[in-house]
Amino acid sequence: MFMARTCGSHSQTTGPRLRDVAQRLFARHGYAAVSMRQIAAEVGVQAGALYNYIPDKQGLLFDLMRTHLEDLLAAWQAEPHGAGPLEALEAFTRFHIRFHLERPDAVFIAYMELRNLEPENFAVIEGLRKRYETVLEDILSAGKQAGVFTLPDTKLAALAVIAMLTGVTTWYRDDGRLSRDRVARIYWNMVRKAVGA
Amino acid sequence: MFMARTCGSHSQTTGPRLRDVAQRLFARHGYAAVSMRQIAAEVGVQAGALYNYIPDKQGLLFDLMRTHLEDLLAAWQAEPHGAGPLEALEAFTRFHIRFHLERPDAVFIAYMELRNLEPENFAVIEGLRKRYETVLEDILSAGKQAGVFTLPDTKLAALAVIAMLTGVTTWYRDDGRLSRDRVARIYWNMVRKAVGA
DNA sequence: GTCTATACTAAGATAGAC
DNA sequence: GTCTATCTTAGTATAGAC
Repeated sequence: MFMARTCGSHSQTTGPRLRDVAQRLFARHGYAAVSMRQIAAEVGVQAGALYNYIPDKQGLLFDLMRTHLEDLLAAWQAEPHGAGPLEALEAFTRFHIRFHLERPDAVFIAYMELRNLEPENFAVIEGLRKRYETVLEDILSAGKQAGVFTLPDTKLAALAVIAMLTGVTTWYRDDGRLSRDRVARIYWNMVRKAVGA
Repeated sequence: MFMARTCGSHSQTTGPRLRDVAQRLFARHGYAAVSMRQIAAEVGVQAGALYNYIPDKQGLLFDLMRTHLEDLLAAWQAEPHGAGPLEALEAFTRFHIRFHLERPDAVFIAYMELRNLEPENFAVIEGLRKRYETVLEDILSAGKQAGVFTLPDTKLAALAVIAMLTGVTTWYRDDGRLSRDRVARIYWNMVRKAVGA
């Protein structure tokens, strides 16, 4: 019977660990401020070994952002929406807060590192972001037509609501005075009133 | 009569230009991604010459952020507030949008580069940010006590409103379909309803 | 798949001439 | 006050041994 070498294969763990570590470091210090050597050190390998899993540093960033946004869109598709626009808006509000509070690092990167994407990669990420904005815009638009929302401008309302909800990630702490559910309830109260429902 | 040398003194222009250039480059590419040589090239001097005006790169970033936030607080002090809480909230909403749209680069840096501040500098900047949040919180608090606002949570409402208003800077374009005034009016409509006024 | 070693480039900051 | 030149450190990425 053999014992595995100390320096043997770790292909089943190094790949995921690399992404986990990079996500945390990019969120904390910024993409440009984090070196491949730092990432490698936290993963527990030498810098050269990382290139068995990624094409380059830019590819790593792009992969993290694309995965996050695709997860976001897929999760909303899987979320039970209510019947009418008011129920759908409440579902969206609670979903957005919950989803974003569960992945603060991925959210941070998706909003802060757009500048560091090369043009082709930027176009892909922007497309995914637009698709998510459209989800909310469609809800608001349907509600306005049905006469349950009063909105001066549907497009701006969508942007305003998303900005307001995403802002939660900048201050929320798990050991703070409010639970996630309580925060979601308070924000839903403000969103509902803002759209005139 | 003398003609100034081509390589003569520019002390009255290089200092301000350095800050202008750095602000634009930091906003566009991020603090960590911009080199002193890039900045120097755009200013039109060699890298070494920059150190006649700044202690180091970190000091430059800190100076830009502190100046921006001090300008913000001073500008609000100079702004005519209305009599009651409702008028004050409208004044704050319009002021915040106007002030932020006038300085997109400074705003971007103040929100995105907090991670790149050294601890002592970070503490100063956070203090200034808190002071500005408190401005809005006090308005909301006064309005709630006077019975003109209906708010589930004053603190969260302040954070929500600021996030919503600041979000304008991420999508507004001068050649877009809406003027700044029109945007401010639409946002004031939503803010007013959100606080139950 | 990971290591060691390294090629190559560029960074922040300083010294001394003019 | 700016330039040229340079010190020192560190970055991304690759080559070849194991």
